[in-house]
Amino acid sequence: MTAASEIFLPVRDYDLAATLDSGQVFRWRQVENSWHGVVGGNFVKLAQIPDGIRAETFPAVEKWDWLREFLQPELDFVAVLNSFPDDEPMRNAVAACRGLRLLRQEPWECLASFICSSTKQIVQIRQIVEMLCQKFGDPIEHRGGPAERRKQPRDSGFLPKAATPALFAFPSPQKIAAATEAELRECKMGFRAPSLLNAAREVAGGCCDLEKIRKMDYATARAELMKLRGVGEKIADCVLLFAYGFDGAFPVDVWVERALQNLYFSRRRASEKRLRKFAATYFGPHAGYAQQYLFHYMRTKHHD
DNA sequence: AGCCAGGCTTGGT
DNA sequence: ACCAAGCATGGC
Repeated sequence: MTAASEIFLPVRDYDLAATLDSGQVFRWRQVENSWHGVVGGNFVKLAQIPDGIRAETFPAVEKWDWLREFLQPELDFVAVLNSFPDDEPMRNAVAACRGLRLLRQEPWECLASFICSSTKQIVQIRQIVEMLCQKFGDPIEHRGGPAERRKQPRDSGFLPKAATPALFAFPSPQKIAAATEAELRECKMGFRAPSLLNAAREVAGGCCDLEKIRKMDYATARAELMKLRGVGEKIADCVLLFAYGFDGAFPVDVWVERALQNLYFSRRRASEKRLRKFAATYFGPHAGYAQQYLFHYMRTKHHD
């Protein structure tokens, strides 16, 4: 039962590194030529190979539907690219990183992570989420041996970072609901702690049904998520896009706002409201995908 | 409407 | 080395 299992997913135009490091997910780490992470309670290693992705799990699994759901390799990616507006900024953004994809995450992990994300930079979100998993997550069987819970959330300096892959599942709503605000604050999430605690209680108690949201239309689903403390328009849109696959969701953070301002309204300053209205119609049915390209382009290549 | 909420990173000295 | 400013979102 402790052996590994392996699968090859044939897919083109899939840049694993860009995708796993683009601020959608916060637990993936690059180890040499592969990426280590946890999906659906499974420890998994992913590697980019010429015509696809190679995946390994420890211990072995028999079914891979959970991984296909997460990676979405069967998406008609070219159709998505073709749906983008044919203008210079979009062409540049796509050329800068063709193969950047949207993942399909588990709703609770995505919601909880993005509640912790407000006014944080990606490095800090990673730290918070990792501490949360170490403190509250169930250990994941890993290379045949049981995981050991480290005493300190931060690296002590003894263990080289490369030797400490993700060993804990993302904690369930029930587990977080049973925590105290003070315990959550130990994960350095500051004022987001009461919001996370509230969300965990709403979900664990059934008042917020994350599965029901799948069947709602975009506007209803968005309003439902925004009932939660600490979830405004931006975080709701992130969850709708990254966990539920609402491709029309277009999260506007300061990076995207700057991208829209600089790339599409460079001649005169546009109000935030005007930028949102523009974005809501201009980018088409896969606006969320377009947003991810603009976001990545602004953060990596485009400087002025 | 404008300020506040942590903590880490960046920039200036 | 130090301290200030910046980051970036939602609630009141």
